[in-house]
Amino acid sequence: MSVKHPNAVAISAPEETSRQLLEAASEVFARRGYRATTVREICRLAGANVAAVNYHYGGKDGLYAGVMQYAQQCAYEKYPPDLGLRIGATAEQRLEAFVRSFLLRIFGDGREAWHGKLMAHEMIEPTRALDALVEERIRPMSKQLGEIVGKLLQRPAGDKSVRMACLSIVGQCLFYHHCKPVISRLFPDEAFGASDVDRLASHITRFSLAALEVMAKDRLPAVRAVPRRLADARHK
Amino acid sequence: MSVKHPNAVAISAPEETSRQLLEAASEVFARRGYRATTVREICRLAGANVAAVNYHYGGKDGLYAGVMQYAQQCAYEKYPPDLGLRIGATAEQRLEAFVRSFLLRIFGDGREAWHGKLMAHEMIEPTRALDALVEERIRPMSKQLGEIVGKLLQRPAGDKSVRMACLSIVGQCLFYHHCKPVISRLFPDEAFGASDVDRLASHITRFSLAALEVMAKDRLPAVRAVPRRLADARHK
DNA sequence: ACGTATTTAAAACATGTGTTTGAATTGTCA
DNA sequence: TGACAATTCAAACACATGTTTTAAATACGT
Repeated sequence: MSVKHPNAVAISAPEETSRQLLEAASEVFARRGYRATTVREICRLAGANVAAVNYHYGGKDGLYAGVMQYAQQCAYEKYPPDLGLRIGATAEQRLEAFVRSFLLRIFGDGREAWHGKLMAHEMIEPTRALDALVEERIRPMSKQLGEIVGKLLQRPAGDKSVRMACLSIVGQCLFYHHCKPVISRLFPDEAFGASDVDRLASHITRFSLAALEVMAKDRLPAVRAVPRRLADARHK
Repeated sequence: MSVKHPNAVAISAPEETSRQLLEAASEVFARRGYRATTVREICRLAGANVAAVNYHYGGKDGLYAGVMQYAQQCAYEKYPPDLGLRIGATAEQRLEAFVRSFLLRIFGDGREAWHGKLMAHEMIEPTRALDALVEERIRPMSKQLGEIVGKLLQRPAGDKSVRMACLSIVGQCLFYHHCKPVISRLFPDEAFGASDVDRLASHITRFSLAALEVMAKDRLPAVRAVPRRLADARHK
C-alpha cells in the first residue's frame, strides 16, 4: 500500500516510473496475457527495479487492473463507436461507422493494439476486470448496435432476431483479429492488419446489410430461407 | 527419449498410464492452455507419478503434441464436415451441414469440448502444432466451404469475394464459442452451449444465405449495397 | 524361478516466479 | 543546510515449475 505525494504542491516529473511502468506493462500484458507475463520483464522494459511494481501498484494484480482501465480508455477515446458520423446519418451509414470503429479499435497499431490483445486474452482467461468492462463499455455498445439493426430490420431493438443479427455482425468483426494465426497460415498473401480495416469494414457491412435486407422482408422468425428438405438432413 | 514395447507381441493393459496421462492432459491443456498447465496437475488427475510424463512422452512438449493430435482426431471423426448429408445434396444443404458440424465440433461436451478449447488457446498462443493442424485439417475444410460458397455465389471457388464470404461465415460460427465470457455476462439468460447448436446453425445459415443471395445477384465487386454517400463518412 | 527389460516412485535439482526487506538515494520544505 | 518523507535499489525469501536421478517394483520370456 503506497501513499503518493501526500502534501506535494507541484510535482516536477509526475509519477515518472509509475507511468513508464504502466506503459511497459500494457505492452507486455497485451502480448502475453496476465499469467504468462513476468513483472521482471515489465520492469526491464520500463527501466525500473523489480520492487517498483509492488511499491507503486501493490503487486502484479494492481498493475494489471491499472493497465486494463488505461488501455480501454485509450481505445474508446480514440475510436468511439459513432466515429466520423454526421447527425442525421442513415442506419446504413451508422452500421458501417460502427463496424469500422470496431475494427479500428481491435486492429490498432502500437498502443492502440493493446485493447484488442487484452480483450482476446480476457476471453480465454477471464479476470475480475472483465465484469466492469462489460458493463461500462460493451453493454452500451451492444445497445447502440441493437438500435441500428433494429431500425434496419424494422423490429424492436430487443427482439430476438435483432440480437442474433447483432451477434453475427460482431462475430465477423472479431474473427479477423482473433483467428489471425490460422488466417495468415491459410492465406499467407493476405495478413489482415490495421491497413485493411477499410476493406474489411466495407465487406462486413455489405455482407450484413444484404442479410438484413432479406431478413427484413421475411417477417417469419421460423426457418424460411433454408429449403424445407433440409429439416431431415440432421445428424444421426 | 523412450522406446516403448520394442518387441512385444500382446500387451495386457495397453499403455495404461500412458493413456490415462493423455486423457488427463487433454482435459487440463484444454482448460488452461499449454503454458498455464502444470505437469503436476496432469499427473495428479491421472493418478501417476510426476516423472511419468517425461518417461512416456519425453516431456511436457511431447505430451502436448500427443494431446493435440488425439483431440483433433476425436473431434473430426465424430463430426466430419459433411455430417448427415446424402449424396446429391443442394449447396444450401451442404452449407447448413458445414455450419452445424463446425458448431458441434467447437461446442462438444466432455471430451468433445477439448478441440474447441485447445484451438482457442492456440489462437492466443500459437504452438508448432498449429502449422500441421492448418494443413491437415483446416485447409481441406476451407476448400470444402469454398466450393459450397462458390456455387452459391456462382463464382470460382478461388474468387476473392468467395473467400471473404467464407470468412464471414466461419467468423459467425466461432464467435459464440470464443466470446462466451462476454456473451454470458451481456445476456445471462442465454448461455450458448452444445444444446443450442441447432438454433445457432439455423440462424447462421439463414443469415449467410440471405447475404449470399443478394451478393450473387450483384456482380460488381465494388461497393454497391452501401449508399454512395457513405464514402465520405470515413474517419478523419 | 531366474534374469532382463520395462515401468513406477520418491527425492532432489536447477531455474524462474511474485513479493519482501532494509539500506541507500533522492526530493522537498523549514 | 538539515530533517523527513518519498522513492529506488540490490539482495534475499518462499514457493512453484519442468526435468533428472536413482532405486525399487513389476512384467515377461526362458
